[in-house]
Amino acid sequence: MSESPYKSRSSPRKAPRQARSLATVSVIVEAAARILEERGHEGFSTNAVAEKAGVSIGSLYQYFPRKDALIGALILRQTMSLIGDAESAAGQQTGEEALSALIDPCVRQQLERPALARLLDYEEARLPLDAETDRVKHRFLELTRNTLARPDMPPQPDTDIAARDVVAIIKGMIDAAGEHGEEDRDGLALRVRRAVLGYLRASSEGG
Amino acid sequence: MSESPYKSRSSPRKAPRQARSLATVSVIVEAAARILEERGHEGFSTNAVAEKAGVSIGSLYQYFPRKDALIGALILRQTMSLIGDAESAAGQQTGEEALSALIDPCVRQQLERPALARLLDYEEARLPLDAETDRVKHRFLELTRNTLARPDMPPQPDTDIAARDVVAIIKGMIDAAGEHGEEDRDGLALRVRRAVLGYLRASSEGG
Amino acid sequence: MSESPYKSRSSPRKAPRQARSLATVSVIVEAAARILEERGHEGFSTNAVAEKAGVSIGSLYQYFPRKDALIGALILRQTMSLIGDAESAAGQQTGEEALSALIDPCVRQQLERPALARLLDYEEARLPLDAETDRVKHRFLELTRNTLARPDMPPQPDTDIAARDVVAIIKGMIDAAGEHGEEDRDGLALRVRRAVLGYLRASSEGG
Amino acid sequence: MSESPYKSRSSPRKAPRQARSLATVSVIVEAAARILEERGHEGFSTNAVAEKAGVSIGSLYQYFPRKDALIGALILRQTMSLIGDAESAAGQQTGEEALSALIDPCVRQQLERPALARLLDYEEARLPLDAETDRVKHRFLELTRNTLARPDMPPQPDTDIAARDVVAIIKGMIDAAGEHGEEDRDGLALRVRRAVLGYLRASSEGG
DNA sequence: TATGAATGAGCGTTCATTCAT
DNA sequence: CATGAATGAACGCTCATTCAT
Repeated sequence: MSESPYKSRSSPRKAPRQARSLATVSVIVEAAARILEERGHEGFSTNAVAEKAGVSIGSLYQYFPRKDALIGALILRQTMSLIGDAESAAGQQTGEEALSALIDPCVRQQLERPALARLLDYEEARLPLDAETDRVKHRFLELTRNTLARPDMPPQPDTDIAARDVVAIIKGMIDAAGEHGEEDRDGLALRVRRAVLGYLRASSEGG
Repeated sequence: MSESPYKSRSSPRKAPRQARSLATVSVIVEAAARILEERGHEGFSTNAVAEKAGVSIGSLYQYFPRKDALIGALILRQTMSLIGDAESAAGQQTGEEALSALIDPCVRQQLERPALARLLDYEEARLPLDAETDRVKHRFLELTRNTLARPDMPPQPDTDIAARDVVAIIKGMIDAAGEHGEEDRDGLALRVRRAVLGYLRASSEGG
Repeated sequence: MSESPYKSRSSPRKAPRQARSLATVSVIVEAAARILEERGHEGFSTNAVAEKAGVSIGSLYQYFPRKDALIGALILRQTMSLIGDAESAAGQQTGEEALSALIDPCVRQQLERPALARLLDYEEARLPLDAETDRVKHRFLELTRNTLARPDMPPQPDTDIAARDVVAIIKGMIDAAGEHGEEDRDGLALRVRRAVLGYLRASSEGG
Repeated sequence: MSESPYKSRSSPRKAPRQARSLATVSVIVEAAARILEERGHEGFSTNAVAEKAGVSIGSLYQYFPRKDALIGALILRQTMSLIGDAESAAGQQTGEEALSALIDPCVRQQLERPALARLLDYEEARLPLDAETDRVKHRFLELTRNTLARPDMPPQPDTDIAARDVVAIIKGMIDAAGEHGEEDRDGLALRVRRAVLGYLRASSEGG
């Protein structure tokens, strides 16, 4: 019955074919980010985003078939940016350096746009994610697992659980820092490393 | 004709004076909790709450002058319930036992109604809180600080920061557990204890 | 999962409990009729109806949960008015008088508000009808069948088909009359009677 | 700078001069027919038609300056096809054969694409028609009048009224048949003939 | 006090139409 | 001629809130 195969609910409606379109998409996504930061979930309306982006509401809907698709694109953008940096973890010499390579991008992204990070966190839990976004998020977990499995890291009874806990600790700490308006990236990164390593050691000893 | 002094934006419009009123308020708050759990933020409307509570929308507005006041009351209820349990930390023999007395109620509340806990977390960040709620939340931080300051706990360079970090770690881990549908309270509580103690030790050593 | 049993798609959302409500419903339905007449299908918007009725758009939606429900109510109103008059067919002495008792109300209703009648005709075909409306419409067919089955009427090979054809002839002729702006009710009624009787005789002879 | 004379509102913007254009117009009109059949009035959008026709929306607007022009062209196409067949009525030997030559094409067209026929019927009443379409429609009435005026047909007191009534009867009966999903063309044609002849006889006798 | 009818700003979304490329 | 990105008026509809009863 359907005329065209369905795409995932949060993916753009059409692949932009012209340079102009690409620019428009980009402008809209950034406008969405700003509206979310400035007005929160309640003030996040498609009309507000279109206005801030300087495009008509019709244009917005040419690229994002539903309001949620906007958020989906934003999540994808942020997650990919995170992963782009975190990939360097794999190439680090020591386990601790690899851990830093995971933590530092999280800290950076959180402290750069704390309100945005927090709101997207909430949306990620609410929305059915893109296949693409899902893949990228799993990649982060995989990088974490690989890091924990290094020979110079405290051996874990269950790497999967440990990886999830580590991600949860990182997320919890940087979220709280963002809420408190913390700005000292190095200090925060240091404390997160301590928490993660402390957890790994304690978990390794079974204490 | 005289104006009564304004209360904080999220507090109930009137203090219920009669038993019947108290019961009504209670019913409404629980209805709000259920709507939030069952339909999420999007489905949370004052009309839906009133219907679920079995009162008219007019009555709801007698006790909660704004939609946000409903959420405020819900947050207060949950936070007070948490604190009620956590107060026992002060009376524990050892630091570790005190830590458990803080962590266990958090785990319990999260795993009992994970969806509710997560949504209220988001609201807490968004809403200007009650003076009362603020007080109760600070009390939890104080209990944490006191616990960290016990002589049998690893001494911290900055107790305030450590307390905030500990709370962040707890929150991050139980939130993630709630999202993953974890149900093993004891296992979760154990891992949270390890993370917190690991952090405290690492932080103490300055490592 | 669902909180309340679904009603038919075109039925009012709530049964009006107060006198005021009843009046409001009535006013809205008549406003819908007028908008349909004056602006046709294209100009028939819920906002236009609300404005013409002198109520807010919110009130309209309290009684009619969907745009289509408005049309459904209108169809029901017109059909019931028709049936109310046509019921007298059953009590007529002769078959021809009974036929007149069926045809005359159709002619009257069509020439009174020809544009409305035509548009509702179209809507009836498009919309899934109320159970109630369906019942009323079948009643008209039944009255027709009973009339054709009278002993002083030309006997038909298939009463069901004959009844449907008779209704189709009536509808076709009064629609055309409405479109042509015809105003002579008696002349039209006479011609419709001729057509119906002519058909019945020809069909009876098998000619 | 000189203004070209306006054409009727529903006529194509330009007369296609080349074979390719003609083919494009044809493809678009048929696409319009299919969209109308498959999705009804509500789903009938210019973008949908363009997509189904495999042309860009811009091209569609080159040939049809307004949405209504599309419908106008469709009506003209169907009406001309009808007339093409009905012209043979003039050459029939007997009046009854001539009547069949009028009725049969109507039955055929209705039962071939009943949904389309019904929707176009509605549009014909709504739209200001082409001069061309008007001419073709009057030709059908003229053919009918000529047939009724044949010496072997029952003489009518008013040929114009009789012709209009006959057309109305035909339309009413085939519309109803289309709605009921009737598929027996011969049976339907027979019943329509009976109705028309029955009417003519009754009208002739003044009964 | 309790009720629920009434309000209306504002939301998400569509689609006829234009025009730069 | 053809394309399709862009426009924006206008639609259907929701829901927080008020107030006459």
